[in-house]
Amino acid sequence: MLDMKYLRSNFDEVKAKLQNRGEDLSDLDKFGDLDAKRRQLIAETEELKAKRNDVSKQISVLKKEKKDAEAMIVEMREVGDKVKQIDTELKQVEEELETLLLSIPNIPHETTPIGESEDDNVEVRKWGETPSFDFESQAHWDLATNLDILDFERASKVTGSRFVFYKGLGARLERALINFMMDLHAEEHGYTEMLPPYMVNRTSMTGTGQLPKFEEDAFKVQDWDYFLVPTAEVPVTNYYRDDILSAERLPQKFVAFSASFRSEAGSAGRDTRGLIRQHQFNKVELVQFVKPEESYQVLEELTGHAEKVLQLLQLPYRVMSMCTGDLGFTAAKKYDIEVWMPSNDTYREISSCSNFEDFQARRAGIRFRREEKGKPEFVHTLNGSGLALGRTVAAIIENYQQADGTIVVPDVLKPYMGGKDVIK
RNA sequence: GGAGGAGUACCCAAGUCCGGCUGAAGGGAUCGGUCUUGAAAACCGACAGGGGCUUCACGGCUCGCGGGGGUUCGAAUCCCUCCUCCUCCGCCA
Repeated sequence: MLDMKYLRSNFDEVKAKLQNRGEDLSDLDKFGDLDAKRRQLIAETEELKAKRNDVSKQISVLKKEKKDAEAMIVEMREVGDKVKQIDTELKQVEEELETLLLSIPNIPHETTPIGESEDDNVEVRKWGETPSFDFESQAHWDLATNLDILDFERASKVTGSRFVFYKGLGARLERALINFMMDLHAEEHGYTEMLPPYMVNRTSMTGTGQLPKFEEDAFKVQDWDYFLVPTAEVPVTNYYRDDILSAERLPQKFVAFSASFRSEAGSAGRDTRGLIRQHQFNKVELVQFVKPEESYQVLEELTGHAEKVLQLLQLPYRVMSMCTGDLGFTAAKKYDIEVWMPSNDTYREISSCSNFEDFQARRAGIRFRREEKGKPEFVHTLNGSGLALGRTVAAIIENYQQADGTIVVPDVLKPYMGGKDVIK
């Protein structure tokens, strides 16, 4: 959510910046009228309330002295009716304004490249050497099915498409990765571990920006106003919803493991095979709450923390800076980390690291105080996958495959795999 | 699922039956001071915060006693509703 006062006094500038996102902004022009109407109604109702408060006090005195106050009571009755009428109108205007503000995306940062689509994303850096196989390489779903470590077919029977069973050393590999990543971020990068709820309420989903605009992307729980989390970002960021943190507690850094559930509405037919696009996948997520002046430095660090995972796993990747047209609703700046995926002969997104500035903090009411008596300010929130587990498993299977269809276990994972060095 | 109880400011806690100088007593904590070589103790003083509107500013006004509604000239106090927590019973990983 944008700052209303900022929007009011910098309307044209904001609109110009939002236009780079290529979204429909026709509603934005309603802001001026709604904002003016709101302030006018507030002035009217508060003036009447001040009068009512004042006269009610006089009535109290008269009553105590056993004097007649009937005329005043009658007059205040009318004032009360008027107040009620204006408040109703005000509430309606405020709801409209709220709806409007919740539907406006974040303002892109000045360093976010301007562009229309993913083709305009900018490569920031590249790491590692892409493997060249002296045999016919296979896709991870074929390798894994042959090794009987992933079972897509039975998952379709048991649940439906875009679900999977991990089995045997496949399950072990996923679990090894979870522990490896959690340990790395908790012990080396200074994050506090967290295991969040897998369902959240509507307020939380609105706080981080999944709602109200993108309800169709989420799984809704029948008969409850709860949603399956699309990412641990939602519960973990909302952990501090409506809180005021003291400055010395910042930054707050959390690494959370959770499953992530996505309806993938609108992706029908894309990545139908393998682990790339599932309705449910595991993810280790990094979340930070920081002072505004630090957030861009922290974005670089946090991205580095995610990259470190790939470096230790010896998986080739590149880092892309998302352009304004591919930024997502909530981010001001976003890096995608893309891992080399041999079956696609290209890099595929495995992590997304974003600085939301105060966009989520304002929606969710997450603030901090620089000094004990200081005015609360909004924190900046950031998060990034560190990493998405399913895609990491896919990348390991494909990049570490051997001619005989077995998979070499990356060195750093061996201790987590009970010393096994090959999946066969 | 059944039966009770409770949510008041950073914490504890009065007030709620009988609506009006309670925009919230009293403790504790915290901060400042006196005393002391220093500290503790004691004593003195400060201590609702937050949102909103308005103002160049000082300030003014408004909302606010778990959330939301209602009754009333006026509600922490009465009514409705939701949420959360606690106790007992049942069920259960």
